[in-house]
Parts: sequence; C-alpha cells; structure tokens
Amino acid sequence: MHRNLSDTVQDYLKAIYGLSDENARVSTGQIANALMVSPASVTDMVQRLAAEQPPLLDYKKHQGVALTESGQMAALETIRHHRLLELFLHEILGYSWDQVHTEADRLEHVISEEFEERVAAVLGDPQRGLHGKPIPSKNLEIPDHNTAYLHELRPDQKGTVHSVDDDDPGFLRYLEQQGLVPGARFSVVDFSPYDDNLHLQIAGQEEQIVLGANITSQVMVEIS
Amino acid sequence: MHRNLSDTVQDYLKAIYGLSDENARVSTGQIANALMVSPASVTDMVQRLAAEQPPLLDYKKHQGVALTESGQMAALETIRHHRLLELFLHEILGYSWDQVHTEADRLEHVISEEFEERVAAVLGDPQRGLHGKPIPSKNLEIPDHNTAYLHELRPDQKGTVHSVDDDDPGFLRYLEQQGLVPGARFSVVDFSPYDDNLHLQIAGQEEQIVLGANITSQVMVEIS
DNA sequence: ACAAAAATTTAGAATAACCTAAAATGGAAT
DNA sequence: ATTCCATTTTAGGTTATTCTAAATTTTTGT
Repeated sequence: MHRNLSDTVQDYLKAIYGLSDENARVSTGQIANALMVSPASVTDMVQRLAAEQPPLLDYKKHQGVALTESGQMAALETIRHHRLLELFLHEILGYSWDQVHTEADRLEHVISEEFEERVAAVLGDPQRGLHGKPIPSKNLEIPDHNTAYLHELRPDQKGTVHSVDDDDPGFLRYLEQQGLVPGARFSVVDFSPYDDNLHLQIAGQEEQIVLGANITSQVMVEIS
Repeated sequence: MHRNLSDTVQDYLKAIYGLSDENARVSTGQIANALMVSPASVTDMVQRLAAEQPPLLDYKKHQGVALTESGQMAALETIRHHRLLELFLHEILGYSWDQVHTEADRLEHVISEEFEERVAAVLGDPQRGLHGKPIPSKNLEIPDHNTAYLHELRPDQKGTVHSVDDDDPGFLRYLEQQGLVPGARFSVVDFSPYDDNLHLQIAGQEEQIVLGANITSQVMVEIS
C-alpha cells in the first residue's frame, strides 16, 4: 500500500492533486511552474512515476498526467499531514495563519503515523483546516463540500467564506485585514464588468470592500 | 554562519560529537559503525566536510577527525532541536520516553528557528531533556554538569541518576521498570568483581536491583 | 493547410550520497 | 626489523534529482 515516497515525489503528487481541478489532466508545464523546476525535470519525473508498480500517474506524451488511485491516496496522505500540521502550529504553538504553510510544507514529509494520530487527537479530529479546506480523514476520504469560487457570484447573492489558498503569506494577511476569513458571512452588493471587481458587504463590518478577480478567484464560498 | 547543511551532514556531525568523549579524535570506523554506512562512505564524507569553507571537521589521513568550532556549533544546534523535540513530544503529544527518539531524529532536521523558539517557550526554556541530558541553550552553550558513569561507583557511595542514553527503546523501558530514571536517588550496596555487577538500593523502592556493566556504563550519575 | 510559436521531450551532464572491491597504510607481534 | 592484520583510503560505479541545450510535437493564426 504505502511505499516510501521521497519528499520530492510527495511534492509532485501534491502539486498535481492541487492542479487537477475538475478531473482535468495536468500539463507538465503547469507542474514545472508550480514546483519551480524546469519542464525537462518534470517530464523526467512523471515518466518515472508512471512507470512505478503500481503506477502513481497516468501519463501520455504531450497529453499531461492524471493521478491514479494510488497516486491520489498518496497525495491525500500528504495533504492530511499538511492541514493537520497547520492547525496544530496555530493552536498549540501560536503561529499566525500566514506563517503555518511554510513550516507545514517541510514537516508534512517526516512525521510518522503516530504523530499524525496524536496531533489529530489533540485537535479533536478536525474536519477542516486553518484556512477552511477539508482535511482528508484517516482513511483518506474527503468530506463533501459544495462550494463555488467567489468570482462566480453576482449582486444579491449571499454566502459564507469556505476556504482560501494557504500558500502566500502576504495574501493571507491582506484577506484577514479585509475580514475575509473562513466562516465570514457576506452579500454581494455590486459587480463591475470589465475589471470583474466584486463589492462585498461582510456581516458585522461597517465598510464595504472591493475585490479584484485575482482575489475572488482564490476564495471558495458556500452560497446560501 | 549557519549554512544549509543536509540532513546527512547533520547526522554525521551529531554522531561525531557524540563519539568524541573527552576531546579525543574519532576514527572513520567508529563513525561508519554509528551511522551504519560503509567506512568508504565515511572517508568520502569527512573529506568533503573538512574541505568546506570554513571547515566543519579537522581531518588528517588515518588519524580520524575532530569537530572544528563551526562543526561543533552545527552539532549543538541539531542536538538542541533533538532534545527540545523529545521533551515536546512527551509533554504535549503524550509520547512515552522510549518512543520519542525516533520521531525526534527525523524532525530535528526540518524544524525552523521559529519552531525551535516556540517549542522552547511552551516548555518553559528547559535546561535538561527527557532523558536527563543537558539541552544546549539558544546560543549553544551547554550548562555545566559534573557527572560520572554509574559503573565507576563502589559500595557506600550515593548519588542521583543524571541521564541515560535515549536511543534504545527496549533499554529505556527496562530502566524505567527498574526505577532508574533521571532524578532517582540511590546508594550502592554491593559490587561484584569479575562480572562488575552493581547492587543498588533506589530511594523509595523495596527491592534492591542488580545491574551489569552493559547497563551501568550507559547511565550518568551525580555523586552526592 | 501550413508556417511560426509554444510546449514538450530527449540527450547529455552535474551533484550528493551511497556502495563494493582493490590498494595502501600503520601498529602489533614476533 | 619485518611481516601480517586491521583499518583506512582510493577507484570506479549506482541512484535520485536536477539542469541546459537541442530536437520534436502540438497548437495557433492566417
């Protein structure tokens, strides 16, 4: 079942998982971009991962890759580690929500099952991470969550912030400052075409805020 | 000051530090043994570490190695991580004292300064590890401790257990069962020549215990 | 449909860490 | 003093991961 995958392999699988929105195949270029390595390195690696027994990836030349069942399980295991660790760093060690990602990115590869279980227990077996994303369960199932990107909403729709991407500290500090944190309730007040800005009224806040597409396309919401 | 040393390099430095009892030089064979790698690999590595700028080791062919100032600082940094982590795993996550070593051995290489400082703070800046060994301070100084090996003691001497080696879970469980844990007060009741057994009376325990040299040479005590 | 541009793959090479087998060295024992 | 043995070093090779540069394939724009 779980072979010993190197840190690097785990990073590839995690990146591919994150990139494959809606069961689409992921191109080597996208992966190279996400991992900041050359496209040639990616081609090399994905060929090796597709040749593993059992294969971790499904790969066909010039057509990108998709995770196999095994590959997805491995990715989810790493993601579970990552999200548990982020919560742990915040709750137990007092890290701020923009600091946790970098530390978790290194720790996720080295903690044991024992550590994972003890942390999960200390945190009360959480279903959601610090930034709202679902935490895969011990047997690697992801709780259902029907969400949309904030940028899909239009005036008069209301919703709750579900989750945000965790990897850019500056972006996270900005969101927090704007009050756009998981759980925040809001309604869409206005939409500006051409620049795709959304004007939001966040529950409990005086001022409306205006957000560009770069931001609204990185925030997941539950429509209500 | 602190370059990025690989996990492997950190392990070499830590091993050399542990082996260089009393400022003696350490042979490549001893290192190979401790790290479970071939002697040839060690020669290779120590030559590279001695060639670093500044050098981490002082090495002369066929005469073993000694840590330089830089090398020692790097070793102490890793040891500080290790001992803080062991305590942390026990105190916060409930690991038993024989379980902590293996986990700490992996984590010690990846935690940040931030993590180190937060853990130290949560633990109240401890001076001693779970197994009694001193924890190097933030600026890598080791508190004085004048200790002897238990096997040097003879009948009628009294002492307190100072510290024990942390790397063999079975050994640790045995010591705990015998009541031979850091802080335990005892007096030496008898000494058997030829087999070097020591008979101890541990404060607060009914029965005396008898320990062979394999054990008494791995336990550090303060004589009182 | 076809040339130009973009993306991807192949080829060849580097680095860190390890190995085995062979050669060299140094200390111990006659 | 010389041989022998244990230890150490050198030589040559492997694997994982990365790179650059060149070759190939796909996509796009007319």
